[in-house]
Amino acid sequence: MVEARPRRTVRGSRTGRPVMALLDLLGRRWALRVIWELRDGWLTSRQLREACDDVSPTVLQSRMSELRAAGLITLEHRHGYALTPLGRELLDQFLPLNAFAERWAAETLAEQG
Amino acid sequence: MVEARPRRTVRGSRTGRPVMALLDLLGRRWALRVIWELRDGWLTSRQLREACDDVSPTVLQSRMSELRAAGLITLEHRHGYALTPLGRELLDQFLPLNAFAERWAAETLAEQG
DNA sequence: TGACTCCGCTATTATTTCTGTAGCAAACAC
DNA sequence: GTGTTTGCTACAGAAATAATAGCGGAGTCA
Repeated sequence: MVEARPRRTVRGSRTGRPVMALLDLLGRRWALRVIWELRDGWLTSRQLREACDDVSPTVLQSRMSELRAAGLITLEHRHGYALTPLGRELLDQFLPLNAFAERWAAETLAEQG
Repeated sequence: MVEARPRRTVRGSRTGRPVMALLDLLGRRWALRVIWELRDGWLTSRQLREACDDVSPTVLQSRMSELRAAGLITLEHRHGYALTPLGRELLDQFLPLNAFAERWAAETLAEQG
């Protein structure tokens, strides 16, 4: 597994600039979705798995490990997974994405049927 | 190749809700990065390839086809690729990500060495 | 105690995606 | 013509993901 940590050479960036490392981390399968699904609070690993359309536990565990190492997600006994304050800040930047997606859907379907 | 279009069952979403389709589309390798690299204007396919750390042309072409089908990116003869107005709106939501990435880098490195 | 349930997580194999390299046909310049 | 750049493709190997089954640990309750 490749960890994405800033200021190092990471997958997807020769420079290791923070934003490149972040784009790489968030560009892995289910990463954005996992953060999205944690928007309302704690979820156990199995609840999270179900929320993500029964994603394979292999990939889910990989993503959770990476996102935890990146300090965006936390895991607590008897509670499950949740966003850290930093992860919450990241999600807050993505929340308007929902409204955008609705407009995107309308325009795309209008043009392409 | 799987197209990501809203209100259909797409890869990564059984419901086909627009935001899920969008998260799936943006969660594919190099998708976020490509949009990011087009922030300053037109780039030819080879300039774009170079900007993305010499990404394999196979994947790049896949992403460009998908993003064009999604109406986020356009291709014009003798100019190359650029964001559509809709794609520009999407990027504008991601631009603050740069500042966030810098803080993320600082905090992550401070905690984990 | 022992059976039960749910937790986070792992093993294994098959499939899909991505990488890396080379090269194509078309359009333009000289 | 020769040369260059364009978007794009073929191919084989490497890596990531999917799908299914199941593990040990911790809690609950009889």
